Amino acid sequence: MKNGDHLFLVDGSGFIFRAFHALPALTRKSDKLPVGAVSGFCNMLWKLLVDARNTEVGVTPTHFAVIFDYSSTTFRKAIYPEYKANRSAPPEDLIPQFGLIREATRAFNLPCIELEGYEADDIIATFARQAEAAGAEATIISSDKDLMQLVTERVHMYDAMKDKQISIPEVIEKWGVPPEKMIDLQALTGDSTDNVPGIPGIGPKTAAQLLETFGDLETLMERAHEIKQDKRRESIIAGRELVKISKQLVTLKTDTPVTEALDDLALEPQNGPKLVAFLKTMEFTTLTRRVAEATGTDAAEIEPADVPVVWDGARGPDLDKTDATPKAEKKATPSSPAAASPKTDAADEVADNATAMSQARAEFFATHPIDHSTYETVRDRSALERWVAMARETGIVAFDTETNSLDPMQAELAGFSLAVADNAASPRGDVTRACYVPVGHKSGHGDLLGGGLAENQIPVREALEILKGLLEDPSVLVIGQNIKYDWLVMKRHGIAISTFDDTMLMSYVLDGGGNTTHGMDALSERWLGHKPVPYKDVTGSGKGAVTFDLVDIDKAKTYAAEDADITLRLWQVLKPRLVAKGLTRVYERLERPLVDVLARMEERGISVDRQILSRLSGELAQSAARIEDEIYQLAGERFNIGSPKQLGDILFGKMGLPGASKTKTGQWSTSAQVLEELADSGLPLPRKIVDWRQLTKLKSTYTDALPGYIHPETRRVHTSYAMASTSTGRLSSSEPNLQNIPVRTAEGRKIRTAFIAEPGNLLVSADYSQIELRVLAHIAEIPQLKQAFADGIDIHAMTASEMFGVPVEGMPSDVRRRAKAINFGIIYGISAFGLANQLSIERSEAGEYIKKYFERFPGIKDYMEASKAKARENGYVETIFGRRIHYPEIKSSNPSVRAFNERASINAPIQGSAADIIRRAMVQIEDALETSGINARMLLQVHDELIFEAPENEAEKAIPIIREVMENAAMPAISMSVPLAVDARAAKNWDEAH
DNA sequence: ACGTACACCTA
DNA sequence: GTAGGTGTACGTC
Repeated sequence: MKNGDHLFLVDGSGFIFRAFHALPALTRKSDKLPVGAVSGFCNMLWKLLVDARNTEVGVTPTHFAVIFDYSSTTFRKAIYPEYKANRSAPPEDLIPQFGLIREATRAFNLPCIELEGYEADDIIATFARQAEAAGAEATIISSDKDLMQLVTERVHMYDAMKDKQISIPEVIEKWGVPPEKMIDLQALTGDSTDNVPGIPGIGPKTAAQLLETFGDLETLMERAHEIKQDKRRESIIAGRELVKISKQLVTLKTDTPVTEALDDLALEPQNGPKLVAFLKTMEFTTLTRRVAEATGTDAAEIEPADVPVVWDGARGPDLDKTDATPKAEKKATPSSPAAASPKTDAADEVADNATAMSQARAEFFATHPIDHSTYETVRDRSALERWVAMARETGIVAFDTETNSLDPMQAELAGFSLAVADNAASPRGDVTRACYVPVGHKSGHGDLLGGGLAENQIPVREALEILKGLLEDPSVLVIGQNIKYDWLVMKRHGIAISTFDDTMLMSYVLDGGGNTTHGMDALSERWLGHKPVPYKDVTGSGKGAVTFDLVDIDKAKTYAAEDADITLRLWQVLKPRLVAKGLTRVYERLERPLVDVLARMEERGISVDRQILSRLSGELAQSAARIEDEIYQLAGERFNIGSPKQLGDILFGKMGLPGASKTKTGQWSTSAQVLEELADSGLPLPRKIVDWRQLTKLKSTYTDALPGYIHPETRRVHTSYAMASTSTGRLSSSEPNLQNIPVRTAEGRKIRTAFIAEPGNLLVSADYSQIELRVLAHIAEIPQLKQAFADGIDIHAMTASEMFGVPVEGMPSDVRRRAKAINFGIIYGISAFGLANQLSIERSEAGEYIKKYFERFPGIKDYMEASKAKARENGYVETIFGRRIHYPEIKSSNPSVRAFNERASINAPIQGSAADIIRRAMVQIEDALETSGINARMLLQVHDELIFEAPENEAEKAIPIIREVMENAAMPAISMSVPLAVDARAAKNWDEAH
């Protein structure tokens, strides 16, 4: 771009709203799809493209772009959570038009630009300044005063509705200050539509006058005491903090990380047929004719375009779908986490401010503790409607369900609680109000069929209907603590929570690792200094425990409303901290989008064949009984084989076998390793114990326990995934744990044959091959490892060959086995002690191996030292996507504690990066399958493996899609220097699919 | 009834 | 040597 060029920047998002309200409502004839704003938009674009010279702009563009807001979560929201919080939901008729306007932009062959975390205005500011710097001119198609700060000699604005140019004189005329002082003016006046605070009582006139007198905002604030008018002086001095924040909010960023260069915005010739096809689809007859004529297109010959519409009349919109395209991510994601948060002064300032906000709130909460007496029980429709209205005012509501079960797949609703911020009471939003809405409490003295409903509760259907409107509104942010639970419960009650945040996950991202837990009680004590009412005080414990629906409503109110209140307060403290620490991206990319993905997996469950398990259980019982008899024979007495204490006494006390070792509590160790060694020396008894343990383990943990988890209605097994329980970012699975189903032995694998596809379907298993070693090769930059993975060579054989000088061809299996153990050892933060144990060799020999390994692969040693150093310096290490894992004990004076933390800090970036990669895959994969029209459902995750269920004739087609997503899951955030490989198979059961 | 130790299943 | 969860035995309250 050069002198004489002219860039047009259309504020697409601003235009949508303005056109919608200014132009007459218009619907598409064929299906009543509202298209008024789209029509106005198309007409405007066309006019600017072919006829701009005849408007007030007076010049023809050489470059052109349309800019959109990406989503409601921007850095401003992080600085000041109430920013734009009072925006109500977009009108129903406008919603389908958001997507259509983007489609229209593409049909006009114009770049459609958006960037996560930034508003359209920031992107516009960036391009305008770039154009100016290049010696060109820019015209911003908008009349929004927020953009007027950008106006200069070379940057203009244009109000397309009024055909009016806005340059420096127009700004001065309208606002009384030149464009460069618009920021100061807005900081003083605030903006009620965006909820920017400003100073109460100061409007544009006063602000302009003050700025005229003092010159600029900084001087004004310094010399505020000189202001003569008492009230004005006081309010300005009192509002200095808010002015600071306001200024940050209204200052547009001119250095957003846009991925398009100015030259990418050069105007392309119109594609007549493409545009005509779109306009025909919209049924804009006049414009279609005009465009067809101008581009020499025969409109009659053109088929209408296939335009996706997110609209089904009465139902709410799915805004995520319109926006969350892979393309959007590509644009928004820089190539490394370092680039994600460049350490500029501006970024530092944002972080400092966010920290200040978090601290200010924490202090406020410390002096304004939780007050149970303010909580309200909502017992009628109109009261609930009032609460919903209050929630809509700020667009932010904390929500919590109370049920009769910890299992979200079984839970029935007892009630729910809401908490909202009272902005009138405190502009910082930290005065909270909370209520409890009982809907399913029982009276307690019912008949045998269960108590009747307690009195004075809103009928559950009515309450849910009102609640649905709030929770499904995409413009209302629903805050939960472990919201996956509430998401599932509400889903089972017909409500799909739309836009949400989760305080548990925020805490996990901020403080993962260490011995930190992220449950609400712990968070409340940590951040609010408040100990919540213990659950057991409400329901009782032990034998006298009751389910929540039987709790007295008044008691329930205190507990439940407090939960919502705490959740809202936690959010207010934690949200700005995410920004301050630069962890918003981790939270928004790796945590939050996984919530509903996992919830759906849990909801689907997997089919388990009772008969197979029951038959296996019988077989195991018989075999175990036989071995049991033999054991008693050999031992000469009957005893409890399952008691390590009794067993140790028999083996090492009574029989005096050699090789005894002690556990840390001084008991004889009877571990498998000890028994194996005894067996190898020819004794029959230890082997039988090992065999007996294997059989009874399989029986009790799997064949006997699993059927108890089959859901009475779905007839499937629904595990529960914990998102915030591991230090590294892995998931964990419980009730039942489906991440430890046996696979290593033939006996154990039989359990897997009981995990089956529904009739007419297949299970598809897809697992990453050697993902952790690949991640290691990437992170530590080991040339030989990278080469081996690039060439698809057996990685353990390669390692053995390098270390022991044995050719890969015809390598003895034992040599390879040792190399494999070393490779795993490296991932685990190797020690000579551990490797010696694993390989049953001397510690000195293990030490030699390690030394040799480090000589051959010096980068590994460097990586390990760097990891430890980083943990010592920062207190945490990071995955390749920026997830932090904290090691507060890395400097412990206890050498074994220290060594343990060092090994863990070596392992965490490897294990954690692999965990992040599969998380990314899981977030993308459902959309990828749906887009491909394949009906495959993701059921399970086992750390490096995903299991799907698909109709027989679609399973094979699903495999390449799944593989594609998984193998490219690190992209585009990280470009790995090692390829990822995925093995996948379809079969009737999990054993054969794996 | 609850907590801890031990053993053993997974990646 | 890393990261998890569960079942049994056995101690304590």
